[in-house]
Amino acid sequence: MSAPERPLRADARRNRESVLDAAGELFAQRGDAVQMDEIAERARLGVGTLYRHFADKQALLAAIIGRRFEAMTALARAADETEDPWTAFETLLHGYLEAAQADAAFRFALLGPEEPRWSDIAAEKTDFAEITERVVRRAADAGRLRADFSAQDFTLITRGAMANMTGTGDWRRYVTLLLDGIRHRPGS
Amino acid sequence: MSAPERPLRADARRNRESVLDAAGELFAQRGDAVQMDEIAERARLGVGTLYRHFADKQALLAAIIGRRFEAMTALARAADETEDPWTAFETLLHGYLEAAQADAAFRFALLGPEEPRWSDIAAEKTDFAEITERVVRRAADAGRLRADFSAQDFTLITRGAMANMTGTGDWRRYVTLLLDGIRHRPGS
DNA sequence: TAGGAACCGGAGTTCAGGTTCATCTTATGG
DNA sequence: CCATAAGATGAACCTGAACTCCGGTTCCTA
Repeated sequence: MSAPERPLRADARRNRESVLDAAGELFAQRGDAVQMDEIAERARLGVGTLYRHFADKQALLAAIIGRRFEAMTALARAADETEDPWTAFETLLHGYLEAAQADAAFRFALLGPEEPRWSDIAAEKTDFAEITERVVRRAADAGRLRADFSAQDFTLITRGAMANMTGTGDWRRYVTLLLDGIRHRPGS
Repeated sequence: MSAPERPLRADARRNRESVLDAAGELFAQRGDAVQMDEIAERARLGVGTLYRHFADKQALLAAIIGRRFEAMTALARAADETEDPWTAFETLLHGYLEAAQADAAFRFALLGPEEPRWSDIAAEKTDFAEITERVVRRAADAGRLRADFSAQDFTLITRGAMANMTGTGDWRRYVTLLLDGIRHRPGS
């Protein structure tokens, strides 16, 4: 399958890192609206160098989003290690949203019309889905989440929150509403 | 201020309508990704004619979104005429979302990063905000919505639902979760 | 029903931004 | 320390899509 794969030359490895760092920061701030030239400039490299390491803009973006999904997976794994099921769920939910808040590229990717491409890529490379599934199930089984709550519902509410991160909306308030429900119940 | 404003020539008026219809339909399907040439073709007109009636693509899009906001306002007004406060609220919420579901341009506009430009335009030209405010307040005062529910919360949940209309998410399920809350309450 | 203002059409222009490639530079193994 | 393959560079190129422009057409009024 794969060729002998001689390791990258030292400068190449360094430059690759620079590109990833620069792109990560810029994409996080402004999504895919950033231009390749900007990334090159911030990385103090020529555009050509970006293209030596990544086939095109999409590939670079994919690398960045992949990174984020890895971080999310670590987060989920950590949450899953919490013993209390509800705390585990809340930790995951808040950690996920906090991270999403800091990363516009991630949000746009998951909210944009090209989904579900990204989730599929994430599923191939990480266990995020499985771990989330487990965390959700634990909370539901423990009777702390409505019994029919599923991992898909996690995606649903997560998308909703992210949609309220651009502009003036207060997404924390939104999460509160979701957790409690907006309809008044005389009992309880 | 305004010039004598001779009325449009018959063909011009007709063509303007064609443009609006074509653009409305295409924008609704695919958001602002549609090209001016496509709109012209569907309207059976030259591109030049589009530009005679609308300064640029943004202006055309604004006209379309304005139309939608007018429809939304009519909807809100109708809901406000329902006597039961909860029914009024539900009618507005579902009507709004059903309409949003059918109009990608509207969704993208409200979810995109250029918000709150659109809401401001809407506020200038329609009473949507005021009427919604009233409907929400009525439901809250009647004790059918959590007491601290505000018109901003309407925007919040509405955005969340629209974010789940692209792709595979089931936004009706999402609304259910919001209305009921996802946390299990032993009491009630 | 003629004159002319208003309007239309769509090939061509412009421009922004992604991508290439001929040439120069540098790391590395011997 | 050299030879050389790997890597870097950025001006030039290409593409696609918004927009312009002017010769031809149509409506309207007197």
